Order: sequence, then C-alpha cells, then structure tokens
Amino acid sequence: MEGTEARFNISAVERETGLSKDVLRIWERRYGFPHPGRDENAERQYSADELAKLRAIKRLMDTGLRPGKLIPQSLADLNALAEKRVHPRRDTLAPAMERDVLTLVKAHDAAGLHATLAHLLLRQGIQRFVVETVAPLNRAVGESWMRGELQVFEEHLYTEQLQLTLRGAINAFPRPSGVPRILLTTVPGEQHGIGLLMVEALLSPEGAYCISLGTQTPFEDIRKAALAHKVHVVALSFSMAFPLRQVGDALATLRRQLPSAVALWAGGEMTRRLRKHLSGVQIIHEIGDTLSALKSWRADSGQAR
Amino acid sequence: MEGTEARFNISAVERETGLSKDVLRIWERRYGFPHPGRDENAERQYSADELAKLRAIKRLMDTGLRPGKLIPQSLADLNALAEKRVHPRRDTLAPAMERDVLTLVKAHDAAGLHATLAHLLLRQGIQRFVVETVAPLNRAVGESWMRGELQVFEEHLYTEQLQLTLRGAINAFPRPSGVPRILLTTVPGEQHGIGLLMVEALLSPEGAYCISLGTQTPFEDIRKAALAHKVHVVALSFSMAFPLRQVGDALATLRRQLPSAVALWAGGEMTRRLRKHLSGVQIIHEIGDTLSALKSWRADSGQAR
DNA sequence: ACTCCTGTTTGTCTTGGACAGTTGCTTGGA
DNA sequence: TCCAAGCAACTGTCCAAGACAAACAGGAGT
Repeated sequence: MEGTEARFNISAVERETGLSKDVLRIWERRYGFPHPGRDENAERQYSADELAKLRAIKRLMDTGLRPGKLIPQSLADLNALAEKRVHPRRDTLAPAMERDVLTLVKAHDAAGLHATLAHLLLRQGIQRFVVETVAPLNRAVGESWMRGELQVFEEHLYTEQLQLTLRGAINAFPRPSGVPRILLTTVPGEQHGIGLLMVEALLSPEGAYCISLGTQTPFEDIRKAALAHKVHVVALSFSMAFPLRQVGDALATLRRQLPSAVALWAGGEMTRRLRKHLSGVQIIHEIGDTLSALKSWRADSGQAR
Repeated sequence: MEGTEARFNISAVERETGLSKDVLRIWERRYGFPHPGRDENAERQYSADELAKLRAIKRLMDTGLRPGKLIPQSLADLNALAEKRVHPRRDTLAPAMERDVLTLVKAHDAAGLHATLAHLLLRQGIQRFVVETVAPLNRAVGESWMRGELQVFEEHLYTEQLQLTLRGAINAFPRPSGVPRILLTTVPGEQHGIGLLMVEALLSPEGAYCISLGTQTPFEDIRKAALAHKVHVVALSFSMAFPLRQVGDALATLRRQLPSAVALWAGGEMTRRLRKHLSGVQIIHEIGDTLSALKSWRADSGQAR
C-alpha cells in the first residue's frame, strides 16, 4: 500500500533492526540480500520492504534460527515460519486473560490496560500476579510480537503499564532489610528491565533486601556495586533479544570477577536456551524458580533470615 | 594501584565508553591516541589507563568540547579541566540538600536515599519537588559525574531510587483524562527516561492525560502512536549524553512525519545547547517551563481543559 | 552585531580481505 | 544402531585505508 518512497540509510536500518552495519554489509556481499540502492554519494539506501524483511529475519534469528536459512525466503514464507514456530503445540488454547489483555494493547487502551492489571494484582496478590499473570502475559506478548502482530509502540505501552503496576506494588511493601541482600541489574546491551522488577516483586515479600541498579551496568561496576553494597547475591536478567553467544561470556566474566562467596543468579528468556552448565552460576529457568533459589540459598547459608 | 594487566578489546571499549569502533580507530590513525597493543591476532588490546582517559574525554565531549583539544592532554589535565568547566561560577555555594543527597549516594545508602527523597516529596508536593529538588539534584549528580567523583553504579542507584519515588507519586494521582493528551517518549539511542517522569509528574496534577512509551521508540512508531492515541502533543527528552548533532535531525524528521495539528515539545539537558530555531518545535529549556508550555497550548487551542 | 566566505575538524560511510568460533554433516568405529 | 571425531560450511567481527559531507572556527567585509 505504501510502496511510495520511504528510504533508510544504514544507520537507520541498524537502529531499527538491531543488525550491525557490519552484518548488513556482509549479508549483502554474501547473500545478495539486502540489495539497497545507492544515493548520489554511493551510500546505501534501503527500501521499506527490505527493512520489513530484515525485521522478520531478526525476530526469527532471536528464536535460534540461522540467517542462512532465513535470508533466501520471501517475507510471506518468513511470516508463515513464525506462525509455525510460535505454536509448536497448542495444547492449551489461549486463555482468556491473555487474549483480553492483548486486545486492550492493540486497541491502545492505556486506561483499560492499567485497570485490568491493577485488578488482577489486587485479586491475586503480588507473587501470584507475577507467576500466574505477568509471566504468561509476557510470553503471549512475545509470541504476538514474533508473529508481527504487535507494533513496537504497542509493546512499549504494555511494558510501561506493567512496570507502573509492578513498581506500585513493590513500593507498597515496607522496605525489607533481611537477608540475603540481592543486587539486581542487567549487563550492558540488555535494556529490558521487566525481569528485574518481577524478581524484586517476588523476593521483597520474602524479606530479601533487593537493590536494583536498573539496566546496563558495566561489568566492572557490577563488581564494585556488589562489594559496596555487601550483597550475598547478584541477579541478572537476559531477555529474548540478547545475543545468546554473549550470555555465556558475560556470566563467565562476572563469575571470575565476583568473590566466590557472592552467589550469581541468571534468569530470563535467553537463559532457557543456554546449553552448557556454568559452575558457580545458578540458572533460573522459570520465574517461579526464583523462590526455590531463595530457599536453597537460605538453607545453604544456614541463615534463617 | 592496579596497573596490573587488565586489557580490553575494541568491543569492550566501545561498550564502556560509548565511543564507536570507527571513532576509536580513526583517533588512533589521526591523533596517535589511544595506541593499544595488539594480541596474537593483531587485534587491539586497550589498557585500563587508556580506557580511563577515553572515559574522561568522552565526558568532556558531552559538555561540548571538541576531541582535538582534549586528546593531546594528560588525564590529570583533563580532570583539572572538568573541575573548571563544572564551576564556571560558584555564586551560590552548594546547597545543603544537594550535598546531603550526594553523600548518601556515595555511601551507597539506598534506604537513606529513599527516605530522604520521600521526605522531600511529601514536604514540597510533587510539582515543587520536581522543580526545586529533582532538577537541581540531577544537575549536582551530573556535575559530580563530570568530575569523575561518581561511579556508574552509584549514578544508577540514584536514578533508580528517584524513579521509584516519582513513579510512586504519579501513581498516587487519579489517572487524569483531560486535555491535552500528551505522548511521552525518547528517540532511539536516548536511554534516559527520568526527564519523561519529571514531565509526567508536573503535568498529571494539571489534568493533562500523559501516555508514556518509555525510552527508545523508533521514529515511525512515534508517528503511529501519536495517531493511534490521538494525542495533541508529542514530548521528547534529550539527555546530556545524547549526541547533539542528532537532536536537530531527530526533531526535524519527526516534525515532518507528524500531522501539523500535533504539537512537538522537546526538553532536556541537550536541548539547551541547541542553537538554531526549529519551526513547529517547542523547546523547553528549563523543566519548569513545561507548565508554561501547557498553559500556552491551552490558550492557543481555545480549550479550557 | 551581523553575514559571508574559507580552511579545518570530525564522524561516518565505503571496499575488500582475513580469521576464529560455532554448527552441523559425514564418516568410521564400537 | 548409535556415538564420536573430524572436517567443511557458516557467520560475525576485526582490520586497513580512502573519501567525503556536515559542523565548526576564524577572519573579512559590510
């Protein structure tokens, strides 16, 4: 419909897709796609269609597929593939709650979304809310995003409202001061902080003292912060969009830098795909496992809170 | 003390300093600094000292100084320069409030920080809190950061606690539903969202309906969101760390994409250094001017709320 | 004070080559 | 039949050096 004339330079495409300039150039050299036109300075000018296909490729790569298989396919094929990958099994038909929330998001009904989340929170209590509502909702939003049904700004709206709700709930608790003291953050490059909030929402009611640094703390500063705040645990979150190869590196680096008395927990969508076992790193596969991690830490440390 | 053997590859330096690989390479070619050693694969290995100097240079560049003047200087010179630039005039000696908060931040006293901010908020009310406390505090933290007195993780702690306080306060208001409807976000590359919260905290009590998308919304999505949410105003925030050259571009691009009936507001540290006047863009130089912008919008639109 | 011009500074883009880590296929052996 | 080892393909990142446009700074002329 709008095959008009929107054109993008390589920086814009890097920004919009998350594919680095190097990668964009080498794909062009190797696979012949994308094949952008050139402006008067011989600089690449990508079309909106190419951008759309690149976005689809990136989304599928984030699920573990390899570029060589994806690049030759047409946009329609890619979308079909996304459909299939999202529903390997449809054992439980989409629960009403997820459907309702997604409907609100797509209708851009911020007020309704806010009200619904607040309602669920009050009804379930904060911990059940995180495990039974937020986690499946995130999955549903992620799948919808994968299928290309969700715009970026719609996903932003969802994230923002969820953050509002969770922060409000955490704030309502008296600030706990027990053990363990837990440092929450993400490594540089990982800009999704919802996982941290979910963990904080689960642990605060248990009396654990959570110190959140927000997202993207440099490695060296994570080490310094762990020492300065005398924490017992450093907990990191890795979202679906974070490059898998870097997860192992990051955890190994941090494990080396932190005192061995400090536990290292890692959770999030991406850690589920992590194969190799890393010694000294506790992988939290499901958000609910956070509580068992806490329990076993307390058992191990002999401190009963 | 630790001139030991910490070495960084070019990716790590890009991550830690925010200087792109291209820039690091061309500085080496042009100025002879940095001059990293090479590993067995002839890849650059930066020393911790070089990294520290690069960080200092980047900080000063963010204040508008040019690299050519900075790179030849020693680290000590750069620190002295930062001192001078931070205190062009010390007419008002550092108010006690700022000093106290900075002390708490440097003592890593999250609880004390939280209590102090909450106390000030209650005492001043949300709007005065934002204008009289948060804005000067941000400036004080920024200056301290400039002088290298503040670690990254300390700055993160401050930001996180401030966010907590502001969100709590905003949440306490009944969700307004008046006009104008205002879309709040930042452009891709701008990851600081505190400014958005400050604006929301100022406008919500005035009955304006704020919709925040968080940080880093792609241009195209800002346009779509503005239409989908039928907003009257799009408000953007540009922090000190955002490249000046891109501010003008971003605003011009957005102004072109948005319907002319939608007002475009831009605020934040970086817009203060913006020279040229952009037609159709309202620059908010001081956070307090947000309220006058609201007032004049209401006057212009003839809608008395 | 303002505008216009000019040389300098600076970041980003270009091409094309090299290489190392990972994935996955194939082949041989138990 | 199944596993392991080895090898080839795949893939991202790094390197070098050149080019150029936008922004800046300084001076000359209104």
